Amino acid sequence: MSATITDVARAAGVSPSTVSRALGGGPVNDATRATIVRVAEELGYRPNRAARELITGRTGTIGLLVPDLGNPYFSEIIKGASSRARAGALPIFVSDTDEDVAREREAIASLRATTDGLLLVSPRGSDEELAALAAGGPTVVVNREVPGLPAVISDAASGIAQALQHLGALGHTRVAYVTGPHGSWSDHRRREGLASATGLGIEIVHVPAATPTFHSGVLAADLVLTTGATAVIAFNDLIAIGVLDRLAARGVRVPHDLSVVGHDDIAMASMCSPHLTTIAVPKERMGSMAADMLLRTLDRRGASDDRDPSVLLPSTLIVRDSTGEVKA
Amino acid sequence: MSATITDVARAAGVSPSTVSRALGGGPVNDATRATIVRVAEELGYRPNRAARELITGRTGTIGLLVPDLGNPYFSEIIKGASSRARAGALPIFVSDTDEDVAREREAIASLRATTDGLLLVSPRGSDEELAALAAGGPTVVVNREVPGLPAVISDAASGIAQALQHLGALGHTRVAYVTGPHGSWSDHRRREGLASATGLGIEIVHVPAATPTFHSGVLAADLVLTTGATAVIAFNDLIAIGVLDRLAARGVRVPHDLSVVGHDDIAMASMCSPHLTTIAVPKERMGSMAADMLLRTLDRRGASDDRDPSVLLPSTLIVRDSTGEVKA
DNA sequence: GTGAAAGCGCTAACAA
DNA sequence: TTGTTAGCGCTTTCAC
Repeated sequence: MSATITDVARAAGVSPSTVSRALGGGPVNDATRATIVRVAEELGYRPNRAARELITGRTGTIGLLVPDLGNPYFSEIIKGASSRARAGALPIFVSDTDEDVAREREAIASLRATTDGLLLVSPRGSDEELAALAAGGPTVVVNREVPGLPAVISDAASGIAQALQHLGALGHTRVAYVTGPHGSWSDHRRREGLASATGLGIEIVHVPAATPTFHSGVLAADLVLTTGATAVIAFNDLIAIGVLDRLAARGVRVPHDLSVVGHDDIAMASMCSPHLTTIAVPKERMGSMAADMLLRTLDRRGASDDRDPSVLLPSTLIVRDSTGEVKA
Repeated sequence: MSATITDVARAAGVSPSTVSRALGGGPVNDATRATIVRVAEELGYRPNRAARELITGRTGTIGLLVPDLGNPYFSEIIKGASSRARAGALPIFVSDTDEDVAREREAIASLRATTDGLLLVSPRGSDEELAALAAGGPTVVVNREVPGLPAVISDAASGIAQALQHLGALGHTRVAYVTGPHGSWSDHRRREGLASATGLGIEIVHVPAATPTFHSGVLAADLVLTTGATAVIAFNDLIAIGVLDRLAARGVRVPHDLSVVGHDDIAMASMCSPHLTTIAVPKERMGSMAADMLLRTLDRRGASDDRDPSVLLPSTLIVRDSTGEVKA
């Protein structure tokens, strides 16, 4: 067994409470503190988390829930959140929901028990349900807005507007939008962006995709070809890459015959062929910012109840090789 | 505050210890147990983890350390491990090391404190260092063997042999191997596999890659073209996809002019163009098997000390569109 | 089969 | 500034 606070106290010739104060930054004589710190070091003292948690009621960890750990989009958010959490010396619990609402509920409940606060990425549940689940403790939502909860989102409307302007400048007048999953908050926002970008003389046709995956993109590609659109904007890069794949198989040249725009700028977007023009969102920054908001909430727990406002991060169109001038 | 064991005891008219026994599977009168279970349910009783950990010394969680959360190869291992851990009702802590040895040490130490056992994926440290770190508690290593530790690895030699046979059958006699990072255990194994696959009349030339990434693959592609090889086997799919990208840029047709084989079969391998022939390893199964071994170790903690033997999982060549007959 | 009592390691009043 | 006391919620002897 490793050294306990009592061991340190005995070795330093003081009481356990003095050790606790010395190490915890309480009011202690400087000389005493120096001795205690040294002795603790020598003994290799590590405070027992469980004991501390039992009394303080705080676990000293935060939780992060994403729909799918395998999705590179979420990986980057995770990286951002982890590095921020690490900076705050808080271990972070990462879990995924398999894109499933029931698992989401379950995972939130389980994470609550082991953490002081939660980062919820792209949650699937309804606003009401989430509000209820969030009541269990400090919560920050990423990639979605839920009334009453602090959130970090990207500026979908601006990203979409940039893409449409880009396509407009290239002469496109009929653009297909391959949608996200039914009920997706992000998809809703992007549709709004599409609808509000008028005055460019671009007509939008919608093509459904059931899941935000490569396979849905493959499926969608054939549908897109029936619409007469000369360009496609996909809900995300994975779908766009699926579209690319199917187009290549059918002999449709990109961008010569059809332009393709993705969304998110995952790493794969610059590895596929042709390299994908896409609306980049600052994924890592979203993660770190969300973690930051959560940590700040925890710090002032109970102090003031001024909520963090939601944060809107900019989207940027990255032009690569999958978009080009419309051909006669 | 949620209900405590004392609340349940009072409500059920028994002592706390009886509640503890009833819920923990101890010897209790059936009727008593039934009442207690019902009351606990009604009160929404959730045992306090910290209190339990304080007395039992077990955290009820396991840890998983990977080099890079953003690497899809590791994502799948994580998925396998998580689902196994979930089945055992153990939360799992996932963390990454940024491919950095110092961070690895640090992360292991930090995870040790909060978990009952660790899953180490592709650790970078030396055998001695790992053995020392592993001494801190139950440990299972994935993707590498460390003397004295249970491990889960894939059958590199067999995978390489299959690839070489495949290429041989297509008429290739000079094959370039794009290596993994210096000091990588997996890379070492694959080189051994390459060296031992004699009798096929295939000559191997080595082309170095500093990191297992797309960019290293791009870099390596030009080198490969100087070797006179008609086929490439890459350390992993990411490198192979980098090679593909650079070859396309240089107008080298795959597989017409050059065949390319990857390793791992990450999702991206069937999304790139052309679809990548690759040596598939059962990533998810490796993760779940490793978690399984760890959980079993925890269960019999102290009981018998018969160690789990290491497990070797099969590799399988998946032939797609990036390999073809050698052209005159 | 059940209860009483002790204590895991720590922190937080409260005294001194 | 420091020590004493009490107790967080639970499991686990040890009696009964």
